[in-house]
Amino acid sequence: MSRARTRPTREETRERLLAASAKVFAERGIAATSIEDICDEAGFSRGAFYSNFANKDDLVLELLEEHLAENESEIERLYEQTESPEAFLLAMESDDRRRTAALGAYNMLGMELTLYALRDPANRPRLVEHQHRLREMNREVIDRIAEQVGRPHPMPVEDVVTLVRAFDDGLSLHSLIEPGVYRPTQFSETMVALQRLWLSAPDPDDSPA
Amino acid sequence: MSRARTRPTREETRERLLAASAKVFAERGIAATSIEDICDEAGFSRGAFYSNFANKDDLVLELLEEHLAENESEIERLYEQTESPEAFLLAMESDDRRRTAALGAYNMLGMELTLYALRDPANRPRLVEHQHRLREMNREVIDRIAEQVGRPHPMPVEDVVTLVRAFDDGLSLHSLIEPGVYRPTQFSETMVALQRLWLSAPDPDDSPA
DNA sequence: TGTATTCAATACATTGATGTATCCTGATTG
DNA sequence: CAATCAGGATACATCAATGTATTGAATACA
Repeated sequence: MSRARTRPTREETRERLLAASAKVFAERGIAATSIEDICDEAGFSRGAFYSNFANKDDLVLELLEEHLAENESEIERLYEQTESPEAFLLAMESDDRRRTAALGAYNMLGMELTLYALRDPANRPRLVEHQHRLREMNREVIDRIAEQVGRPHPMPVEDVVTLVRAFDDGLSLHSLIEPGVYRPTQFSETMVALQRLWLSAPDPDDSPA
Repeated sequence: MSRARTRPTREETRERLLAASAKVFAERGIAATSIEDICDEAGFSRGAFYSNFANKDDLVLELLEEHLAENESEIERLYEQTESPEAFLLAMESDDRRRTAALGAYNMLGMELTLYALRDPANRPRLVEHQHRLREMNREVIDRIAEQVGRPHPMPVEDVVTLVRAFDDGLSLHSLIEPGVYRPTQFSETMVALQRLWLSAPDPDDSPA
């Protein structure tokens, strides 16, 4: 039997370094953050860092992967609750609330990572893949709703997906610029309003040829 | 009478430094760019830089102001052509085309400057002011169209403004991630589609109490 | 309990960026 | 044309960050 550990596990060190980097990256920006900044925040020396990562790029790469994967699985989990449109909107609202609750830090980190990956030829493909996955999930939901209400979309589905995704990310960005200005439920409410508008419009199939 | 200048004017030097910084900032990011990078791109020594700017922050501040002002005046000019909805959409389309033509560099710079100003307490207010101006211009156009078609909006005007602005910026971001995927006219076309949807819906004022 | 190992801390060498002080050259003016 | 001035180039001192080599302590194991 061993005495209680006085030193953190290797995995724990990694995790703490990653978490610390997420925090300071969001605060100061990735490029403006030195390795020592990360270590200070995590309470380690640079020795610990270089024992766990090759360099800053290496850590950022891992943080990016972690961030995208987490984001995808969250949205996937959210979009699974789509047996009824009501359940879906409810889930989406709670997601909205989370978005605001976690402060801007999460979104800020996302932006930083995006811009960072954008100019790194190695990471760019992963970023594009992420977009495709989000689009696909969104498309599924939209199609499902269209089926349920038995109504075609007023514009090409791909355009609807683009609208929703861009609005989502754009709203995140604007929330960073002016925190507290937008309602926590602004995204879902706007989506509902658009859906209502769509449903209230006359069904083009009803019009005679 | 003086011989042809062999040395650039002071103003010219400033301009070239600013232009060079815009280019390399878009390429490599603001924080990752050294003053020397800017000077190399502009074809000057660091001496020229420090003779014109106090430091990098100073230059970024000026570049930010230039960028926001240019952006505002462009959109203002665009939104003035709103005698008829057709003229407006036409103008918007040409604006869309410009957006794509100028490559991603302009949008990339915009993102960089935004994130940069976001964490600078001194510049943040200017960024917020910019948002308000854009919102106001957008609101005017939307109101005008509502008047012309004599129809109230299906949701609060502020929400419509938020939708349009967020979609606009979100689409810019996505165009950075996947250049060439979206149509140059995607923004205006989507706006038109939404407007059509709105007009095709039954007027709530027509329904009896 | 003693020994080997693992992993973080420390020390150090190197590099790159910043800002300032000085110099040099092209422009301006009497 | 001489003298002065303006402004960009060069040289230098300082500082910060990186990465590596070495050390030391905690853990695992015989």
